Amino acid sequence: MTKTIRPSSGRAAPPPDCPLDHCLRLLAGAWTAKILWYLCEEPRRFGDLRRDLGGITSKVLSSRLRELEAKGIVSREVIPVSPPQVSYRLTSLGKELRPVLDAMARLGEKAGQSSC
Amino acid sequence: MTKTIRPSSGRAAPPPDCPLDHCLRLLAGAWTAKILWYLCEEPRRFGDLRRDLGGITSKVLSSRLRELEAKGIVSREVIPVSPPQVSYRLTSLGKELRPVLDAMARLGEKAGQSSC
DNA sequence: CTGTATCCTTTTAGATACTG
DNA sequence: CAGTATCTAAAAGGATACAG
Repeated sequence: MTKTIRPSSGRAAPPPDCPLDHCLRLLAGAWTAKILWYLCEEPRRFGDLRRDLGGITSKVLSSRLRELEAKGIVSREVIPVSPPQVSYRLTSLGKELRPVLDAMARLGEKAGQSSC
Repeated sequence: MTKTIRPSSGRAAPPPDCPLDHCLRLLAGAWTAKILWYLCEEPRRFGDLRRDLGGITSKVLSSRLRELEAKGIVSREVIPVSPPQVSYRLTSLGKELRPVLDAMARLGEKAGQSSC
């Protein structure tokens, strides 16, 4: 994956709390913003996300999703069928990140990218 | 982290270049967004940034600044006085990141943070 | 299908010392 | 003041195998 916003790798920095800090914590990780981007559109299942994201391993995807769930950004719904289905969606808190993701996307499109 | 863009070998819907990718590359690193945030306000010298950022080492700050310079986001101006002064500012390209940074900051303030 | 468990590599950041 | 040079550590992610 390309480099991304990451949390400090060494020790934590003594924080002079910048208004960006909160958001940066939420979006930490190389895949997090992209995961949320796909979830903005509509709820998606684990396998869908994995395919959409192209290249993420199930270990990492699972890890990020649990992190987002713990932060209250994403909710997880298990549909008890066989084979099992699990659907992820943004919570209302998660939807508050849309302005950030949209701004990022607009920049990308401005810079001449294809759409997702 | 140079990822390994996966060659979309054969399969149906492989590797989407997501519109977020461009921005995520620009903001890579634990300190990058915050550095740009402070530079949004006004040009700043190396030592000012270091103080503003509270906790960054000169090694990392220097490294990130050179990276941003290479990407055309930040410009570096040396003022030949003694002791030397070096001032950094956003380029016009760098200013395009403002909407993203502003969206992040708004989220932080909404979540109840102190200002920078 | 939706994950977990290992093991390993890469990427950054922190600590510290030193220079023009 | 504005960096550079080393060295170390830790986090993140990748590969792979396997389970419910």
